[in-house]
Amino acid sequence: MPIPLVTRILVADDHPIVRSGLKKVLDAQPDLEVVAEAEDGAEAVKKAMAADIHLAILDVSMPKTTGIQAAEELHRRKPELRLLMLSMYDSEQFLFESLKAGASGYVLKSDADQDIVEAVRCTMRGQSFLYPSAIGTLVRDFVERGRPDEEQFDILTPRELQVLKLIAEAYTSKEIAEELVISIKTVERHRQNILDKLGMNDRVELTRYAIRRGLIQP
Amino acid sequence: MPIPLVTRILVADDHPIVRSGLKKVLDAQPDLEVVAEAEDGAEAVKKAMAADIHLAILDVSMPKTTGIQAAEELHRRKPELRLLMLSMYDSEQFLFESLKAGASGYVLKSDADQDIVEAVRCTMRGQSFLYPSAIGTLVRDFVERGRPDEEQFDILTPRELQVLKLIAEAYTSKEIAEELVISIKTVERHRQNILDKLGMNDRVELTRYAIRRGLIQP
DNA sequence: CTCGGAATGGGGCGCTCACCTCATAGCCCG
DNA sequence: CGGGCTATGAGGTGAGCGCCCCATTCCGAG
Repeated sequence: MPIPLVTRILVADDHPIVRSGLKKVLDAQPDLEVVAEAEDGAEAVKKAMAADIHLAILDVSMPKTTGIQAAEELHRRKPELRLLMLSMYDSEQFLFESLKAGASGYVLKSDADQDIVEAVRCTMRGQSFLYPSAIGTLVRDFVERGRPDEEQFDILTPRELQVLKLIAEAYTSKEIAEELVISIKTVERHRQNILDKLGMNDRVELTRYAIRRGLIQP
Repeated sequence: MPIPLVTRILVADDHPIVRSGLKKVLDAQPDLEVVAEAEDGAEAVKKAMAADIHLAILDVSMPKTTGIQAAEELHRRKPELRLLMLSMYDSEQFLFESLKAGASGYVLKSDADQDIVEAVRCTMRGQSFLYPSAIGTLVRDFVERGRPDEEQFDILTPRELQVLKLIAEAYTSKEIAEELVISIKTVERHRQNILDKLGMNDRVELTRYAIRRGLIQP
């Protein structure tokens, strides 16, 4: 597939001011044009399917449908569409989930405007673009525990996500049990499984993870 | 003080793309001009003192020095400077801390671009501008517990902030005691005081608060 | 100079959390 | 049809957490 003369782009972010920033920076380039905007994952999928675009820039953490979920669905339904993930967080977990969901690139909001432009061009050339510290994360990973196999980045089950969300909203195990109409012991079982899968130790770490994932707002 | 023909503005946010967005939206107005940018609170104070500006737009949650701290310092050292706070979070706590720090307005990143422009103009006219749902928060507050007196929005002491930061980074009381070289009992005493002051119940809520305040990254 | 806040620390109490083991029922996949 | 995964739930244990009580020291504001 040849690179189009002008790359048509959709930007999805829940903050209008961020969309304006992306639009300004990208439209200033002669070879890039923002032709659609979305403020959550579901809208991003809808507009990306309807519009004639080459690339979607998706914020990882969005209300309702997250950017990761949107990426998975778009990758499945429109495989030729390039996906570039945008995130506030320098998170290993997000990085791998994004790449697994079919994204070609991952940049941070704390990156310079020019880096984002560069990431878009790289992505369109069929290359991957990761922000510089992500490379460091990958290297550290190789050193610490060998080749990162997929198992280590296993995703949580729907039920576990449900429990995680409530934990991060400061529900106690008893309250979660009442909410989900199961026994306390089962809630604790789920919590333990989540902690094991993510390699974490307590509810504070789970809370931060849930916020990074966009499951809840801080 | 008359309103200047062209309002000279500093924008402070840790994300370049947000600064670009603000610059685009504000520069598009004939009466507004962004003349300085900063990426954390300390830099904002430095540039705001040095530059000839009428208004500073400060992100509430920034690394190192937060927007609230920067607002306090600027309000003290340059009282004629107008301050407009920008935040991701519809947080009552932040709203009041911002107003106490001397800010004239408070808008959300999820507000439309035009609302932010309107907030800047309101602020320069000497009026206050709060985003719509903040009004709701204020009204609900009056109904629920009468006039909100200052006590309820008391700020934490430096030591308490230090302890809060470590709690939100998933340190146990024992680890915090070792880190700060004090006894576990004192750490727990501080924790309890923080919980009381903020009206919260556990470390999960403290973690979310610390993230909203920008004390730590998720 | 007294009063209050900040910071320090002690004792105790009850509950939750974090970490184990084990078991069962339902499911899909090869 | 057996083997894995998910969801369910029981039992126990020790440590940390959340919430009371109390006291002392220091410092600044009134």
